[in-house]
Amino acid sequence: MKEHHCTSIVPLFNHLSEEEQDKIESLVIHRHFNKGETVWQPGDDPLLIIVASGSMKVYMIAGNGREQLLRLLTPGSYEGANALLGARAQDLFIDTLEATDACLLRKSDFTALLEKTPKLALKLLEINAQRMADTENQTRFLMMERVETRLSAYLLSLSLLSGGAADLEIPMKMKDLSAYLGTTPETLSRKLHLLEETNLISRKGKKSSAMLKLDRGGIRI
Amino acid sequence: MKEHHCTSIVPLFNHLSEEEQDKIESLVIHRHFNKGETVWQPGDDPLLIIVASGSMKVYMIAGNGREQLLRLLTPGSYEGANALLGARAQDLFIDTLEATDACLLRKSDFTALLEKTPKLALKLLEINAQRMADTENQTRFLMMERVETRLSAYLLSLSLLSGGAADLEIPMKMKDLSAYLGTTPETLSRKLHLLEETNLISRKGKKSSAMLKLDRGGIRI
DNA sequence: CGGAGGATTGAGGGAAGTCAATGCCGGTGG
DNA sequence: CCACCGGCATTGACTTCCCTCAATCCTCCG
Repeated sequence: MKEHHCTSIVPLFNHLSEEEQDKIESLVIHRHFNKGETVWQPGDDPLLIIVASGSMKVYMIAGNGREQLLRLLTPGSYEGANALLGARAQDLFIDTLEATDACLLRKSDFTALLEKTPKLALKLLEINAQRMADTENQTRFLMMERVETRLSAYLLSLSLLSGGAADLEIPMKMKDLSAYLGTTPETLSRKLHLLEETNLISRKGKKSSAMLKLDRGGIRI
Repeated sequence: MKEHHCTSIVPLFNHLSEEEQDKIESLVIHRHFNKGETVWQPGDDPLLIIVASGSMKVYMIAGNGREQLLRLLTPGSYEGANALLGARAQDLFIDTLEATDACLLRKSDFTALLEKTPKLALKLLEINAQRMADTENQTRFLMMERVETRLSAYLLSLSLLSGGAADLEIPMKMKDLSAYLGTTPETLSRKLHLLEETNLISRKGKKSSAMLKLDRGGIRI
């Protein structure tokens, strides 16, 4: 079995010296998760979770039972630093979306690391600052705009992430996308249909995660 | 003129030694703002803004022109750390709500401080983690629940902040509260009226910031 | 081939936003 | 000191978006 080395792929760690990385690697617990497993839920011990391969979704559950998808974790991203730093419980759930390898770091090990490695604290601050800004933008966005606008912006950002490609594949199920956009599968379906009718996109109706194409040079929001 | 000493009232700094605090104090720019002034807006230089007395509102402006109030800054809270740490622009605006004294810290001074004071980085991480968790909770809340629920929860949290008091005063104009709750003044007005009709609250129709009372042992959400 | 979960489509209703008019308070200037 | 003005709050009527419920279709997989 090929060992995955989390430290080298995580922006949080990969700027450290090889020696330091080795030390972290020795503290880390490697685990494999199957598709659809719950990696973390409220009540579990605080844990730094680093995705080595595969993907996870981080979501909350609201009073009415609907889930709000907060973000996807792809290889190199992590979750749980906040809880490790003493933030109040957040009622977060983390599930895998596919077979996933992850590295886990215990709270005690993590805090010890932080105290011994000032560089790490600075890096973490930097990453957190960006994440904070993104979250705030997401908040504004979800709050203020209509579903259609949110969807368009999402597609556009997806396209930008892949270097402005016109063809793109939605990296999750429609059900999850609707949760991410703060709406329902039904509404999402309708809105996609609408964008299609307006010739703004065309869909290669594939399996679950649809392949689609931004027509006419993309989407205006 | 009485000098305000920001460092001693800010959780971010007040755990440091007196010597360290004095040093920070020497770097800080003290400024007074009048009511309704804009303290910071997109395009301005990154700045750490610490509120010594008075209050400010931090908000964003959405595509449709409506503003989303993100949080209020009261004495001891600060804003701008993210931008100082290199986070992408956020299109934040910061206005004073009343006459306000603030301490400003330049980006260069701030980063120098951070590098020289590891304790500070850790503290900042801790505070940021909590703030991050709060923001995430706010996201979920704004997204998922109805205006009436958001309002009730807000009133309840306000009451809890003042030690469970039944009488409370809303610390901002209705217009701002509606932006904070992600709705419009009209809807807010209607919802307050509704809570009143149900005998859940009673209002001492004061001036702008209303005084109100939670009846029947409070609000159920 | 059949089942299950996801996606789609349709019908209907409800929550909240918009537009517009009026009322209220507080501040300003004569 | 009082009258006027301006911003904010309130109320009403209407509209719109999107959620809910329910049925059907599709796709993947055993």
